[in-house]
Amino acid sequence: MAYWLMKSEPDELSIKGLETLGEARWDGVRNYQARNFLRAMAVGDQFFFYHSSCPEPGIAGIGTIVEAAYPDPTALEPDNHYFDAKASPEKNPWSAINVAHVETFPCVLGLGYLKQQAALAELPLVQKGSRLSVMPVTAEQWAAVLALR
DNA sequence: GCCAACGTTGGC
DNA sequence: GCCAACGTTGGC
Repeated sequence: MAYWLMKSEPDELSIKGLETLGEARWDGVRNYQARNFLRAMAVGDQFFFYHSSCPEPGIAGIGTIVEAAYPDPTALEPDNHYFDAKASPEKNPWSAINVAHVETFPCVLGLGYLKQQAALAELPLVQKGSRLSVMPVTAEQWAAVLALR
């Protein structure tokens, strides 16, 4: 089993929203590096749910992958925010996965707090200029974050 | 709203 | 293949 971190704007989907839904499609990833990580995910993998572009950016909980990567339908919907004119049913470069809620942390682990953790120094999330929205997390980093809950 | 940093586009 | 211009991300 592998560990990941994925960013979501809480206005679109928050950890509470996922908790309410139980399961959700994770779509709209439009970056090749992030997409490649999506495709590397296996059912049963777990991920930290990070809230971005919001008043309190940080890790808000844990989710798990319940369906591995498949073509992202939002790329084919003209009215969708994530529509991609270059995608077609035959050739859709983008991927989506299905996820389920696992745990909502009592408090959000803020970005500033995460940056103070020596054990997380190698995590792309805390590195200057990093905009990657889907990234791998090592077992050591995973344990270090769990200890902060 | 600002702006640093990054990714993508497109002319050459 | 280079690189300038542009668009996007995302914290503050």
